[in-house]
Amino acid sequence: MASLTEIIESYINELFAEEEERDYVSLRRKELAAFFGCVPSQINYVLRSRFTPERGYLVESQRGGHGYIKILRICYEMPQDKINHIEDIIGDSISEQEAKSILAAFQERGLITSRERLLVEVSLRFTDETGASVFNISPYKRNVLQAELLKRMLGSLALS
Amino acid sequence: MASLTEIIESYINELFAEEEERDYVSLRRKELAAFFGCVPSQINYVLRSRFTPERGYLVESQRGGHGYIKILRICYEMPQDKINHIEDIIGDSISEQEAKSILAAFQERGLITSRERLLVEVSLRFTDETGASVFNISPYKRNVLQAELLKRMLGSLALS
DNA sequence: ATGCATAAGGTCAGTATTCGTCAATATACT
DNA sequence: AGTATATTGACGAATACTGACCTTATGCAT
Repeated sequence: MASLTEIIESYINELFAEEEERDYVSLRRKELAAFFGCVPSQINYVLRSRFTPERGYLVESQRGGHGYIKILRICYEMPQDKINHIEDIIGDSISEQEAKSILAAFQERGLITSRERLLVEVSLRFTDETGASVFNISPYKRNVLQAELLKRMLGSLALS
Repeated sequence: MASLTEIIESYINELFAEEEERDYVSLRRKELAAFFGCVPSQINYVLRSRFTPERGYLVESQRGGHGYIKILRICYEMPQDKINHIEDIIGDSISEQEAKSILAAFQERGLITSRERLLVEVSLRFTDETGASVFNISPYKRNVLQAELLKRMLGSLALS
């Protein structure tokens, strides 16, 4: 049932979990691929789709002899860093699906609770619905409004 | 006479009921549609109209290989008298000051956290501001919108 | 120093799946 | 009859995975 991508993802998560306070793990692409019996580029796919800035990770790598892949957990020095990061990942316009996946990732990271997530979704939905049916706003403009609202809501929590 | 939507809704509710404490249900859209002999998009309709954040549910989904739909129950549905009570308190129109004092009272009673209160205030403010500056809505109409949003947000939390 | 062999990792496009959206149509409820 | 809700289906978009081909680093031999 679980996809190969999910299996590799949780394997990497376990590496992080082995030691609390651990802020990076490094690995060799070819070895990991051999271990899971897949092509090496599958590892890139896992990294690109799971260990993204949106989910709080950065990836560094080096080719050639002694090459490696290093996955780092993003940590914020100051509240402003967190707000900048939020603005980066949301951007100027966002679809409903993108917004939902950001919220899911934030809850996963423990940045918001499930009730907080619920409140954000209710207000995004209300804004979108009202914009469409009462004010006849174009879909694009609605996504701009959603991005603005989402940034404000998550940004306000970053300071508290 | 039960509509197809209602039948599918209760089927999903039964999945939740199978086990107390169950906080999510996961399914495949195509399978469920085949089971009920309808088109897959019917499932989306059921989710959008029944398992909404206003009713305490969140829906996560993923397309592509190993795709899925996951329905999370965040808050148990609130008894109707509680909802009526909240709607009575808020009414059909509400000023920013009234809204704030209701939120303060709710926080005082431990029904919402300070972060939840912040989220509500930020989104009310955004709605009001956008309504005024972008859509030139009258102050009265803005208070109507605020009341509606506030009712939905507080209603979603199943306050006891 | 130079150059080449070797040893990493990266990218991209193709294929198969699976879900979402939207507009048109049908049904049910005042 | 008119509005709100329900249903359908065509089309589009996102995800998972593979394999062929590309790029970059190391280090040894000259």
